[in-house]
Amino acid sequence: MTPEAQRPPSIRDVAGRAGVAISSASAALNDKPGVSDETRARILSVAKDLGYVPSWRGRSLSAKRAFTVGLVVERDPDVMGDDPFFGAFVGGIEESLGPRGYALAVRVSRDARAAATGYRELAGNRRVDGVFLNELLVDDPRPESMLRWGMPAVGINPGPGEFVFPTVRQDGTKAIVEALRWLARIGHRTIAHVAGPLRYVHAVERLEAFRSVLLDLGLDPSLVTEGDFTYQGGYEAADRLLAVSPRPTAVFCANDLTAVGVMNRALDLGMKVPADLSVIGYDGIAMGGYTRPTLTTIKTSPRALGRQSARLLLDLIEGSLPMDAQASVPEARLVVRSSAGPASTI
Amino acid sequence: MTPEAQRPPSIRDVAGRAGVAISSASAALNDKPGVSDETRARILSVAKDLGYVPSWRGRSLSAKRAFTVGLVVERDPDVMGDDPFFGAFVGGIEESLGPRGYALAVRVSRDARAAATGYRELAGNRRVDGVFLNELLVDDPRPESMLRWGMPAVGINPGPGEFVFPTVRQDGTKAIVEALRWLARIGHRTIAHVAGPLRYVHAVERLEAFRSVLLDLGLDPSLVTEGDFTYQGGYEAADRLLAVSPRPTAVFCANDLTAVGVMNRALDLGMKVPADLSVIGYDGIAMGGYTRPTLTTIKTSPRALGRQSARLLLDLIEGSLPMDAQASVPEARLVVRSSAGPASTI
DNA sequence: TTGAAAGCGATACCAG
DNA sequence: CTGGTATCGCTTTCAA
Repeated sequence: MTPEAQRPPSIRDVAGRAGVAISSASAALNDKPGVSDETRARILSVAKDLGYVPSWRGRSLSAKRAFTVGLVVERDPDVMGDDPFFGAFVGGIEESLGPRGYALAVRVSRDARAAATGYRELAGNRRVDGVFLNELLVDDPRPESMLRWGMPAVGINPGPGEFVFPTVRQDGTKAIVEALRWLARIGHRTIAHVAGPLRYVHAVERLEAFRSVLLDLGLDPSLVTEGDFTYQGGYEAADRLLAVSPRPTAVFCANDLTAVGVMNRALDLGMKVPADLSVIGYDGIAMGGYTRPTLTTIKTSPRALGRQSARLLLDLIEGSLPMDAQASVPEARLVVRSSAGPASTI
Repeated sequence: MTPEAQRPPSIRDVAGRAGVAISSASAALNDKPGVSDETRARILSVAKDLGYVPSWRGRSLSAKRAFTVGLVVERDPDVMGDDPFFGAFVGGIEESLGPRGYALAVRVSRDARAAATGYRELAGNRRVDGVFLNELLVDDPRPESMLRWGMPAVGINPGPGEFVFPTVRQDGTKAIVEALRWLARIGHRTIAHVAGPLRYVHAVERLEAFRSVLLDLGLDPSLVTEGDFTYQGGYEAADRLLAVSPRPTAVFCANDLTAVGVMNRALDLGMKVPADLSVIGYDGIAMGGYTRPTLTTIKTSPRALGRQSARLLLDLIEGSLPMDAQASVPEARLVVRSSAGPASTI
């Protein structure tokens, strides 16, 4: 890859060819005052002739900024493909990043230890100017450590209460309330929940919402089993739930993948969905519209979440945002499809 | 974000505290010869005390290397989430990148024009040291322009024939042959194909494979309609195919999403799958195992493809790989599930 | 073995 | 308005 590797023109080349000082070239190129119109025009034209593109490395060193933000995803590379959140979230981030000249550095780590290393590298290196804190854990050490490193960050759905960095939230509680109340209204009395791993704040939030609504409705809120946000986890959770008596007639799942797993297990056991078992998911992934029956779910907006959080992060980096800023995207909505409905035996 | 923003220790701080020259510190830190063991030990210990992490910006400028590679994804941010290839591919890339100290910069562009801009920025800027060329088009301009820019690249499944950069391929032809021959063997005589947009080489390759096998089998290879690799595209393609006479009894689709669309349309029309229509997809996405009936498909390995192509790209960047290098990952395999089988009326 | 100094490419300050 | 120069943090000669 070296044959005709002539290095790209630098600002010196431009200045030289235009017969001006480097500083003038810099000012002209950056639309800064202090250069006569005529000189500016000449510099610009030379730059164009040469095909000059400012080196991001030089700029970066000088500006003490990487013009890059980091996203660390803690997930086994093997299941990365099954995660629709990732792509949509990245898509949203890019919408904000691109126009402002920033790039996104992605790091995939298979476990918490590797993820910590990932953050440390990105932050210690100053390879990025800020990071996204996503899928937060209860007592997550990352926010504190980013603060200690002096690394700007934004928290995505950090749960209720204070957070040391700006946050972006999408409330899903109201939609959960609506979904569960609806289930009760159409006759369900035994409603179960397949939670996500309770080390995640979003898993806890959904569980809390479930409990509080059921209590409110005078129903038993204790029919809960912990899944792992995967299809397989849902499939297996279904077996546990369907073994209890009285058997639940409806299940609210912490995410869609789990819900599809539950639904398929029920179907595989010869049950009818929703007649024998109603299933409701959470996320609103496209797949929910492709399964049969189609999945009733609570639809979130990963893309908007990405877009907003990137906006906040850049504002924070550039100093125009207080640390306690809070943003939110429109609440998650209940999307009624066909996996939930009245129980056959009321 | 500025209160106690003391800048992180630089190599000068380390050298100063250790009472040595910067160059000695550099040598010690990089495991280079020219420093006595004793001095080295002292430097290392000071570096540790100070929590020194080499600045990636300085290193980058000096080394004339960004230690970053770029992936440009041409896709509407809205459907990024539906694309399981992206996540898995990125996961694979990271497996090779991380250990070698490189990062991945991702750029999402909604159309070809934006994607071209994306490449130009990454390349012109020298923000990245190399790029992945994925989802190649027939007569794709990107390889040539990367060559012109002197930007290392690798082509992922660039189709048959020469390619100006190293390539990584996963052959799927044999599996397609096997799948179609199997359909014929179990009695299908009218087999259709829902192609991908034919501007993509991989769409053309799959179509060519389809045609050649059907010709070989003495069947009519002309029952082809063009989809767009989406679920909706498949759903609509099904309507077109089911209107022709004689009606096909089996459909091979260019990807899984399309196949699920075709299958669902058939089910929605009250047909039985596979009794009335057999459906075979391509990709092997997890969802194929979640639909009912489960999807028979040809399973590819996006993660392995990512891992291999990143390996090649880094080798190319670091100069240890010829431009005509070719790598491949194990061929795609036919995965028989339940969406395809003997036709009910033979 | 060690240290001094020259880049890398850009920005920013300060004289002229 | 313009040009020179220091600076960012590191690597890499090149002398001592």
